[in-house]
Amino acid sequence: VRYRPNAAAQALSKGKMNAIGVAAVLEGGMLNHYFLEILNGIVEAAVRHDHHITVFTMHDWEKEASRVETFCDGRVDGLILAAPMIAEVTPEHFPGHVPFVSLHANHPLPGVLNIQPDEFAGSATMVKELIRLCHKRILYVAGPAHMEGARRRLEGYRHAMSEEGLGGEPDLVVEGGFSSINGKEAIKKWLETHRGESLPTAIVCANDASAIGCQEALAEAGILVPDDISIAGFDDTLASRMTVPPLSTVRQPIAAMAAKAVDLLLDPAARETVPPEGLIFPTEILLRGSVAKPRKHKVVAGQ
Amino acid sequence: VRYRPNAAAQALSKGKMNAIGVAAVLEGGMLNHYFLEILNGIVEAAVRHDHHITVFTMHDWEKEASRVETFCDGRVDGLILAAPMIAEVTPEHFPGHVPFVSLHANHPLPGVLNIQPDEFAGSATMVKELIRLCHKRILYVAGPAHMEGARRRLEGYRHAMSEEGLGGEPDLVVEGGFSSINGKEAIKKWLETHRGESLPTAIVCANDASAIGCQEALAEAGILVPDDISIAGFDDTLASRMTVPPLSTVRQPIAAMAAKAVDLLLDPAARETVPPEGLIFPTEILLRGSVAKPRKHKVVAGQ
DNA sequence: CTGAAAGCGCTTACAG
DNA sequence: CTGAAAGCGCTTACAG
Repeated sequence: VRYRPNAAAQALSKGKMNAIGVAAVLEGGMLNHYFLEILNGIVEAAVRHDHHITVFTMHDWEKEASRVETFCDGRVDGLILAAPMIAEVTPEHFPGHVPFVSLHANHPLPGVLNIQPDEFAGSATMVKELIRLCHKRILYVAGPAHMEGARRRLEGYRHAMSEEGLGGEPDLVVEGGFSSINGKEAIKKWLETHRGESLPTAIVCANDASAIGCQEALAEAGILVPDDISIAGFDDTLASRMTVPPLSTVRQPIAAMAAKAVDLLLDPAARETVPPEGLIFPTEILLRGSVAKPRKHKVVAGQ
Repeated sequence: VRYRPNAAAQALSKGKMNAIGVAAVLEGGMLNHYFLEILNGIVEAAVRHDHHITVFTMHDWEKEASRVETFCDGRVDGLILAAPMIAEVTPEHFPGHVPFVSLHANHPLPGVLNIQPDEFAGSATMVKELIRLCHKRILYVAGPAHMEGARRRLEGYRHAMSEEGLGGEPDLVVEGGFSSINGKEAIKKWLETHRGESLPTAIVCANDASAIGCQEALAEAGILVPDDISIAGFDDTLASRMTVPPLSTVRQPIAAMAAKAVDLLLDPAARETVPPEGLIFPTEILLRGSVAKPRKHKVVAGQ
């Protein structure tokens, strides 16, 4: 039988575990696709640094923030927070002896480096692309109002519209959410309250899941994508490539962001060179089958 | 500053880490949805046992099987293998000092307890449901021939068909694969080689991704689901609920399977009571919008 | 260059 | 019942 060095003993002796932790909040008790892609990127980067990954999950950030401290009991050399962090966090939750990096934090955390995509620009650019294709009436299905990221996406839409002189029209921004149910309900409600009026030529949603829900609602109402209406999401999740037609969306460079998070975590010197407000990564517009030039004016069917 | 017990020291002293490992092979370099759901189930169960989860990934089972040994260096108290295990594995890769459980292994591993869904029965039951709805000509798009699971699904179809006296007809089983491209190509090819002949009334695919590819090919050919043809997948991935119409599929009790894997890993006594061939969990048929009674006979369009 | 010793931070069996 | 010691399995600084 071969000799097999014991990891716990090595860790104790060397003072490092060669492992990094990833803490996520489960929304609705489930890990989501966005987290899956982040995890994938982190794992890839960690393997390059010869580090293992330990996954910590929380159900409710407000109630369990104190658990973060227990993750820092020496079993990881650093922690990536891949959680929206809806609640404000007090620094006491973050022990000083472990490096932290947050990925796409909702609120910037005191003393924690944050990495996020440029949601404002991504959203604004998508809207401008649609306008370039001659869309003028563009409905926006917003995300959860209490989330910073959703707010930035909405602001991107508003900015692009008003810059092109298309703002103004009421009822062109509706409340939605980040789930497909939210998107579906939002569209069904809009269609009900706007019977006999003309349909917008495009819909932009705060994320892919919401856009997929919209597509469902449109399909049920007999409205064809992209013939009657164009639709776009945000995130480029795997699901966006699996709808028919495939969903146009805004891609975040998740692998690059995750790799950077790992690099910063493992190299204290690199952390010094990052501005305190964190790193913002550019996004990329992906136009797919769900977007076309507006073809015909369509009126919302009556009862 | 508070006292914070060091996990490495505790582990060294007590001889256990309070952590379990999950090893997965990345297909195409990416964690997939199926793995996400498994991971989610494992995390839930592990939290109940107050254990953490460490994720190990491999790109190629054949080349990296030896790495399994390095996962067993004392950093985990047990290892769940969530990998298809395409290659035959020799027992030397599995150190005796760490408990193993495999989830849905392609080949049973010597001395490793395996947990899997009843793919044969799931597939057979779905086919019988279609037959009950008066479908008689049911096309089967098979998965990768070298995978045990795909073979069992195909056998389930064959068994159900022949039991209902519907076997016989040639060209009703086509080669496919587990990706949406595979499904799409399979259908396009079938349609091309069967011009002018009558369309089957239903298609059963080896998994959801393949079925989604089929739906795309059908949509491009102007064949309506479920009006012209019904279609069913297998796995109940998130994507299956996001197609239009939503895909009928066979659900595996992934959370229950993952929980059982964790329980067995952590309780040696429980392991003794399991038969050496492992545990087989029942599946559930989900009939959604993609399946209907056959309505009209449709002929494959010519050139 | 080699080998014995100290120390990492805990837990637990043992002596007082 | 309390407190000092041994031991978990490594690494590394130090003595020979």
